[in-house]
Amino acid sequence: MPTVSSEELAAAAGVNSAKLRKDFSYLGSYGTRGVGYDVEYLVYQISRELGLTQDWPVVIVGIGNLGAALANYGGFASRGFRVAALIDADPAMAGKPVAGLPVRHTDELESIITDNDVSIGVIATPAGAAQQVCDRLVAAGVTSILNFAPTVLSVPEGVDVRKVDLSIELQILAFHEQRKAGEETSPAQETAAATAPPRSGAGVRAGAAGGRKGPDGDVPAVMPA
Amino acid sequence: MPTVSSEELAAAAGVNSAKLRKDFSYLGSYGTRGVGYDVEYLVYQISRELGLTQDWPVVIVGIGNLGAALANYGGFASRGFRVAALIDADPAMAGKPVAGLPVRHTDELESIITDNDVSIGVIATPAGAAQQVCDRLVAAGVTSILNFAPTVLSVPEGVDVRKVDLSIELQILAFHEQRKAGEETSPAQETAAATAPPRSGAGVRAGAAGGRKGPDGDVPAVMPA
DNA sequence: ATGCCTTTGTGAACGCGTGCACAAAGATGG
DNA sequence: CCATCTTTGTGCACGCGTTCACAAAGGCAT
Repeated sequence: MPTVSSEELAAAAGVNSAKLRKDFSYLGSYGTRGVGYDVEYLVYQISRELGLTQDWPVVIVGIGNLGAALANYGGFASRGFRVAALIDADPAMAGKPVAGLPVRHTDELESIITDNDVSIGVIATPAGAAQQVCDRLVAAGVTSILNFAPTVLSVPEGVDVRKVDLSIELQILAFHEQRKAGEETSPAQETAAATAPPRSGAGVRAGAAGGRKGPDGDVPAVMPA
Repeated sequence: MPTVSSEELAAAAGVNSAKLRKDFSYLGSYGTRGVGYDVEYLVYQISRELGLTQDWPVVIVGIGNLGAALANYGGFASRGFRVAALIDADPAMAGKPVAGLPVRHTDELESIITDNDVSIGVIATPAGAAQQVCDRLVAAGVTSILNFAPTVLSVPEGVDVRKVDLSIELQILAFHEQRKAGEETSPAQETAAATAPPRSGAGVRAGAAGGRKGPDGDVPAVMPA
């Protein structure tokens, strides 16, 4: 029986072995003292807990470059996701095959959701269309949304939204890059005063940031991780 | 002079106002007691600290659906990023315009990096090509990499890598979705035993997970946020 | 069967980040 | 010029998650 110790796993993942064991114990997965964890059993338990053993039908709305990229992405199937339908508002796209699936028109959105019992939707539309698409998805019964459009979506209680902002990742890299570059010179503070604008003038609109539910734990309020 | 109080900002962002003030104080941004923060000055200070005031040339390697989507993404320019070049290994792509830029062949990678003083690279290639592209980018002087390919890249000390795995986001949604569904029924534990495989059989290879530098703070070792 | 060795599971301590609460500071009005 | 009011900046305490450290447990050799 192939096994792994928490120590091996911890080293491979770069985390503390005690934390790993404690996490596993929360999952109810039991290892064998003096031996470790049965690999196959462990994989199964984690997969099940994460929902990987279930089949999750998803729809992708907005079949531009990004939508097509997502439709072609191979990683979904292996993680238990099945692309139930591709939906686009452009009538010219309708019927056109993308990644082996015919693109369906937005008119069919509601029936597609209902017929396939879809609870997860992916929004890859332009920013302007995102909220409207979101509302329709939710109304049709979708309770989890992955949003690639650069907008904050407001959703009713009980619906989960995760926003993927491709430029935020780049910003975080640029932030660290700047740090690297700044280390051998002055502590940034100095150069600031030199180029800072006078503290006056017409401003940016403050406040008014859509109905988010609360802190999402990904990005601290001000500083990137 | 338009101003905002920490209280307003905190309410809009859904965070605690004290935390916000403390964060600002770390940045050295000074507000005015009894008034608040000068909006324009604050925006400028945060932008500067985050590196938004600098011009960051980036290259995108791998111009498939995803690469094209990134090239067309409008959010980059406004955050201080400039797409210096699009690079693809397919000779048939060379010269073809994508998002207004001619695609360059991989042969030119090194000279492009050097000539444009690029320090940030985006990898949108298939998994198989990613590590090789990564090595070439690093050798040419790139010190920050945004990786969309489903592989763990190993890089030398001093190079930052951020991995964007599109299916992980979906997995997190599915995880919460499962929780929602499971609440009104049994506590998962029960159903497990019924369908669990016997604790034996040929296993999955353990250990061996490339040279990551350390915990990255994004996703806990076991449980999604 | 007994003792030793390995690794788990977890109680307890430590450290860090968050939030509270308040003094200091500045604006504003009389 | 003084009193009052608002809002910042921050010391302090609380709580949570991580890590340490060790007893319990199981395997394995003799």
